[in-house]
Amino acid sequence: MVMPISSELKQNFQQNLLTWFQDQKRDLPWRRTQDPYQIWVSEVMLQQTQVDQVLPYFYRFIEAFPTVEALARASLSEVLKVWEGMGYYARARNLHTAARRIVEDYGGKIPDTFKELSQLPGIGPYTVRAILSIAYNQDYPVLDGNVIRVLCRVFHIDKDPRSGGVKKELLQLAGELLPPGKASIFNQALMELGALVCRPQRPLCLLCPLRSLCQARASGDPAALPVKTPKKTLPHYHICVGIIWKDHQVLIALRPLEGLLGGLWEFPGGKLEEGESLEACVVREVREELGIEVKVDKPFMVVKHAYTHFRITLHSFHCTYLSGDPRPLGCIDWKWVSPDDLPQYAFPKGNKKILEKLLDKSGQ
DNA sequence: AAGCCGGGGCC
DNA sequence: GGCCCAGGCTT
Repeated sequence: MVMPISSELKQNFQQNLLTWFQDQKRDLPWRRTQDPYQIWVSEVMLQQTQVDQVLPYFYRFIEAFPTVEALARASLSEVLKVWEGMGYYARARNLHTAARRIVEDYGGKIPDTFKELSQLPGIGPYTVRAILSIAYNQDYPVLDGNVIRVLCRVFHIDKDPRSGGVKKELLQLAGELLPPGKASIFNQALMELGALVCRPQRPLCLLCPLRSLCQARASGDPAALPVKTPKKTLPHYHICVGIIWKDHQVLIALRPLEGLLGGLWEFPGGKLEEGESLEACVVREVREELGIEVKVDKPFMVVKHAYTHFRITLHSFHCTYLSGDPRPLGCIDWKWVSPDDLPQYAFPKGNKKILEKLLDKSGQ
């Protein structure tokens, strides 16, 4: 257990942090509203995604779906299209499902209890506390990557914060530091400090309002905390896909809802096997995924892309449809579309680059 | 507890 | 190419 905090330390911590936040906080759209719906959307978008990357998506999303009712009325494909490019697409799926449940079960009001919020898909231990504290100002501490980093440094906790026991300890610590009645601003301040000053690498200790009481700074190497976990090198795969033409239309396939890139459209293809040529891979994968025969005409472009657990080199080829009726064997749907209509569908980033070059060329 | 799930920015 | 990130879900 963490040593009890003296009331003097606690007051210094709170006062220094809140004063700094008042002065230095960023002007963010979800800080200009008290609408629990918008705060919920922002918190889901901010899961594993940094503020600068979220901003354009947040504006776009709120414009498309201004209320939980609007989101509930929308189709999943519409929601995915707005989410396209932000990654972790299960978040969009869960947000959509939860919106429908909120309208159905709670008359469109975002729940304000721990129990009700926790039961909604996509709302885990962090997000439930973030919504309750930030939107409803209830006295719940939050524990995200920023808070973990700040607390591990200030209190020099050199145990692995990914373990359940240490997380529990950190959450209790955050709860003790939280000034009653100020959870909304305090939690945002703690996370803002982690994002702007107490950064993972090269923390800006000279600008930190907690520098005088930070044990990691006193020890000389604050960047060494929290302890890092060794990472494995990512495997590298070659993926071959076909841009399959028939009568000036191309064939796209819909990925299964669960799993990687669930619910997104793609050019048919798959992983290159040992000793296989790129062209043979396209023919085989298209046959396995859709049950049709194609002829490979010429290479189109190569895209490199990194996912969480592997890297890919994406090889795309112009192909000509030969025979067979498409069937959803390795996908859940397929469609012949005019190139001009491709932007209506949500694609993963790698496919998007292919699509953009395709439209770029045909537009000239 | 560990693996899966995107993408961008940084060095 | 490795590393970091305003986590949640599944097994």
